[in-house]
Amino acid sequence: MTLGQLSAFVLVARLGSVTAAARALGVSEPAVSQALAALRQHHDDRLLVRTREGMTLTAGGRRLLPIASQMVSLGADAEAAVREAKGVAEELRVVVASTIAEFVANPLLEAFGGRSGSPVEFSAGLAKTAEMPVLVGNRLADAALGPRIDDADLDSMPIFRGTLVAVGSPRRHRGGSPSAWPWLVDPSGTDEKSDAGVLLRKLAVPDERVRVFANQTAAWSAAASGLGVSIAVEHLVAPQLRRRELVVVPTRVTPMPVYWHVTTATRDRCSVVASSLRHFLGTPVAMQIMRSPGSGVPPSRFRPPVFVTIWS
Amino acid sequence: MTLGQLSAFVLVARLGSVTAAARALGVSEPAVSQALAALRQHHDDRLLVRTREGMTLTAGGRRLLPIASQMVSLGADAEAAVREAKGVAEELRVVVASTIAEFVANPLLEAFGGRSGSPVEFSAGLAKTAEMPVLVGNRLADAALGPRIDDADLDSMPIFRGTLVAVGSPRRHRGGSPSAWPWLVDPSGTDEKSDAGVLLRKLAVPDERVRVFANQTAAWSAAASGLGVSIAVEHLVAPQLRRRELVVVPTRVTPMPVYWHVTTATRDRCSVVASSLRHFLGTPVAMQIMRSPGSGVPPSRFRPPVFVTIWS
DNA sequence: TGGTCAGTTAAGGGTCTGGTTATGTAGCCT
DNA sequence: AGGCTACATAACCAGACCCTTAACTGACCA
Repeated sequence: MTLGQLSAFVLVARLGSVTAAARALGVSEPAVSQALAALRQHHDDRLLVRTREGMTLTAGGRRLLPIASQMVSLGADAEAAVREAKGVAEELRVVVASTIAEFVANPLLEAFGGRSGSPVEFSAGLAKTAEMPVLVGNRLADAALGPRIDDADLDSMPIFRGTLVAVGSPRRHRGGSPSAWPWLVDPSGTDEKSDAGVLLRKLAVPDERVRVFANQTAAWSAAASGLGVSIAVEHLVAPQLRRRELVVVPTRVTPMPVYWHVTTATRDRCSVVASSLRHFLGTPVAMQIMRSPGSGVPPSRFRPPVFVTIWS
Repeated sequence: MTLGQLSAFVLVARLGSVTAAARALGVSEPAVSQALAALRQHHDDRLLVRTREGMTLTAGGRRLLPIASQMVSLGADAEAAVREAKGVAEELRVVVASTIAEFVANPLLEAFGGRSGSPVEFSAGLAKTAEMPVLVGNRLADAALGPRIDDADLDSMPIFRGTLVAVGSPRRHRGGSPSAWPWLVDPSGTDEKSDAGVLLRKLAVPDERVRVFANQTAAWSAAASGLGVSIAVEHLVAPQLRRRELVVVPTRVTPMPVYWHVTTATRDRCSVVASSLRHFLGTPVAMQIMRSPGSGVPPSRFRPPVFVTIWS
């Protein structure tokens, strides 16, 4: 029974899927499956069984989960505690929705690092909305940037209000139902609970009409060439609109207000640096950065899906 | 950072010595030293430094200790939780003072196993008095049988009152100060806080007058042949006294009352089976067994110094 | 019936863990 | 200075961990 195995178990239990857990951990899916197998053998209990609702807990798994979760959490605490005693750079692990990652996460976090009194080391990773509460709740991440998250153990604070619009080529006017248009989106389009996902669902766009691009810039450029319609937070796409590469395409549900949130553990179990980040994100400086960010750093600047495992 | 390393760290910190921790874990001393080295490297902090009072904590170590201790404890909980859900034999890890181990521990635990409703699996190990609170407090053991232990987190209950006497050959009458006699003792004679250790100290017996035997039976038999004086709980040595192989030798401090105690974690953090053992030890059945136990099972029936590590 | 999706199992390999014995080294005592 | 004690380190080794890719199984669906 190792901490790595426990952490895989917790993630599978919480996300209800081996695949999801593997992606959240940034490893292949058999890796998680094997960690689980080792834990199963050790305890001589299946712990999690496949059902139609996903992986569900056995009686033994149900008992193990809260304990395992606490151990994983304590593992993070242990790192932080010693590190803090040495007065050495704090580590801040942030998960970010892909949309935010592309434009504002880097300048935002760098600004925070520069203004924070003590040195801070970042590691950021992309995550789907559904993963965020699990990762933050289990201390696999210190903070999440993305949509609002409702969870008793977590504290979600709005940090920005933007407007989501549909954009398309100025030379190609679309008619008919938006659900029949080709939609060109970044990976968050496949995330049901992301802003883009919500928008697509509101318009009842079927999956086969959606083409996923590596990032928003790529999707916009494809839209500009007339391949279809894309989704954008208005002020982020402003340069392209100003240059008339793209125009706003009105729909039944756009412009749609969106809110970015920062989510951390509740105050009492939140690391100092995380709560300091939360505070920073409420300041005008942060607001200013979100309003006029740099132009599209590709998400590959971030670590693959999520940070490294915490313990070697 | 593995649970094994953390558990070594906790034990060294609490016992103040690598050697003691190694003995408590039943491994060689470099094994513990290396676990510590790995943890030090991982955290880039010495954690524990040598001082004249033993191994003392650095600032980082002081922060790590409570967290590590809790993780180790949770590790034990995790095992127990899954096991319990399966309705499978509970495991009860007991540490025993060597004096008790030799005569009463086995019949006592076997009787408990037979009367306990659910099946129980034992693993017992010898421990010095100083190790007991550390082992039980950190959930490396569920219960300890030995002298009274004063510790805020532990619950020590008297289970037996006996009388400690000095015994020697009937053919060899000793005169002069007892501190000049040759004393033949079992390993607990080297444990300052054991009953035998206390007795020897009260009589101001210097170390060079003490010869340690593998167990009490061996020490008594040596005393019977006139090599010196031994120590015994009166009713345990009754057969030898009845056969006139040994006679009681009066001293300034004997007969001396001794109390055996069972020590567990305080009720709220104590496993069900441990608290059930504590209850059993207060019953007349247990009392009866302690009063007339079997005749000297050698301690080798127990696992070497202490049980196996809990996690593979 | 065949295809797809999700989880499991198999095989292989690099790294870490955790144990041993033997040897070094720092501090303390006589 | 010499010796003792106790911790640290070296060298070695078996086994566990943890990752990968590839192939297998079972459920579900057209």
